[in-house]
Amino acid sequence: MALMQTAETRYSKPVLVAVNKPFDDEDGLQALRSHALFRNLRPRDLESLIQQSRRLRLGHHQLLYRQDMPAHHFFFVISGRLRLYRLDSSGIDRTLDSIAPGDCFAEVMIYADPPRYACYAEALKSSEVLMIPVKAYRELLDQHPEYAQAALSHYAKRAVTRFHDLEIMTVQNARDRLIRYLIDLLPNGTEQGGEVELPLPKCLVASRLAMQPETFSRILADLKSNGLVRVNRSKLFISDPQRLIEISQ
Amino acid sequence: MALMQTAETRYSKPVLVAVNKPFDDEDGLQALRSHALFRNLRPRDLESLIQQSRRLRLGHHQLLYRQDMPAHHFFFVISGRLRLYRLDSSGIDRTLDSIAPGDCFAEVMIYADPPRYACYAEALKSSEVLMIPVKAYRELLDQHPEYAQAALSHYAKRAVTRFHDLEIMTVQNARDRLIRYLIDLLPNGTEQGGEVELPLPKCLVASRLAMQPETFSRILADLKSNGLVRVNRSKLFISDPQRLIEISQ
DNA sequence: GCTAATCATTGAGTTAAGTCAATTACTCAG
DNA sequence: CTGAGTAATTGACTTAACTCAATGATTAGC
Repeated sequence: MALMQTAETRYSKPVLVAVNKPFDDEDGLQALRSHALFRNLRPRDLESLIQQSRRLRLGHHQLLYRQDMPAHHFFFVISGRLRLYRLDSSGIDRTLDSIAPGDCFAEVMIYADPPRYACYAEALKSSEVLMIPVKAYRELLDQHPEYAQAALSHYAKRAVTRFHDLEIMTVQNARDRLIRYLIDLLPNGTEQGGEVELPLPKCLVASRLAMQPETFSRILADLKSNGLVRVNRSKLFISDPQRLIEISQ
Repeated sequence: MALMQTAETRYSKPVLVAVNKPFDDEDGLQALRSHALFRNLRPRDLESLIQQSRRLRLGHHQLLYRQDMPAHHFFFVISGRLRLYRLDSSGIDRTLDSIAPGDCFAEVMIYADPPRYACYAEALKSSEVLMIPVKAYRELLDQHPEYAQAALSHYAKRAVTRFHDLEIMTVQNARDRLIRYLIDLLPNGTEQGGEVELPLPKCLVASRLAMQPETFSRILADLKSNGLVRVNRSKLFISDPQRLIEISQ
C-alpha cells in the first residue's frame, strides 16, 4: 500500500474532475461518428449523448481513473494516447493495453456488475478524451434496442482481441513473445513487411510482455544485428515477417 | 505443419459431425435455462432454439472444432469438461481456457466477423455439449432486440474475465503466476481458505500459465513443504490465502 | 483386475532471463 | 538552448526456469 501511494502521488492533478468545456467543436467528432458503437445512432441520439458527455484534457502521465473506482463513465479517445495498467499488492505496475485515438475503453462497464474500473488508466502524453456517462448510453440502448446489434458486434471483437492477447502471453520465452507482438502490430498481415510504431514506450512494451526492459532491449538489439528489424526510435521496420516467424520456435 | 498433423491424428473421430439425437430429454436443460444468455428468452423461443440445436457426445480427447474452421455453431456444456487451446506453427499446444458444465463457449462467434473459431476445442473427458446454430440465435436477437441486453451483459462479463486472465499472465515469475491462479480459483474470496479443484490436468494448468510441467510440479511441492497448500490429486486445500498472497511478491 | 499409456515427480546440468550498476541518449520545461 | 529527469542500452553476475532423463503414480480400456 505504501508503494501504491508512491506510484500515485506522481500524478499531481485530481482524478476524474472534468474540465467543464462543452463538446461543441467538430475536431475529434468525425472519428466518434464512425466508431462501431456510435455510427448507427440516429443523429439526434448521438447529439444527445454528446451533450451529456464532457471533453476532458489530460496532461502527460495524468491519471484518469483508478482500479476499483466506481465506473460511471466510459471513454472515447479524441487525441493523444492512454494506457491501461494494474498495480498489484507490492506496487508493481503492469501494463495491459494501450489506447489510440478513435478507440473506446472501459466501454465494457456499460454492462458490468458491479461497475468498477478493472484497472488504472493514464495518459501517456497530453490527450483528450470524451467522457460518456454509462447511464446515458444504457438508456439509449434500452429505448432503442436495435442499437444493441452494434454494441454486441463491438463486444465480440473486443473479446476476440483479448483472447488473442492472452495467447501471446502463453508463449513461454521472451524472444518469441516479442516477435509475436511485433507481427501482430504489422498492418498488412505477415505476407509483406512494413513499418510498425510501438504504441508504448519500450519499457512499457516490456511490462506488457512480462519481461524486463533490459531483456526487451537485448532481444531487439539481437534481432537488429541479425538484420530482422531496423530500429529508429519507436519505429521498427520489418522487412521479412516470414523469416521472423520462422526463427520464433 | 507435420507436427500439427501428429497432434491432430490422435483424435480418431471426425470433427463436428453431430450424433443426430434430438434434444428431447430434460437432463442438462435446467442449467441451460438458467444461463445468462437464455434465461430471459420466452419459453417458445427457447424451445425453438433447442429444436434447431443438436446434442453432441464427445469422447475423451475428442476434438470438437479446429482453429480457423468456419464457425456456424456455438456451444453449451451439458456435462464433462472441455478445453480451448491453440497450436502454433511449431506444433506447440497452448491451453487458453477450460469450460465446465453450465458454461457457453465460442458464443462470441454469434457476432464475429469473419465467423471462424479462434482456437481448437476438445473434450478433456467424455462430455456432452449442445450445439447451437449461430444463425438461429442471431435471428432470435434480430426479431426480439430486447433479448440483446442479456447478451451484452454476458459479453461484458466475458471481457472482464479475459482482461483478468491477461493480468495474471503479465506476472513475471512462474511461482507468482501459479499463486495468483490458485487464489482466483478460490470460491469464497481471499479472506477464508478453502478447497480448490484444478479445472485441468496439471500439465495443462502449466501450459495455461506458460510454464513447464516440471516447474509447476516443483513450485507446488515447495508450497506444500511450506505448509501453504495441501495437495490431494487435483484437489488443493489452501488454509491461509493471505499468507500465500504475502509471499508472492 | 490387469496392462499400457499417460501423467506427475524428482534429479542433474544448462540456458534464458532477471538483477544490479554504470553509461548514454532522449525529452521536456524553463 | 540548456539542464534535470527519465528512458534506453550495455556489461557482469546471479538465479529462475528449461531441458533431458529416469522413475513413480494414475488412469483408461480390455
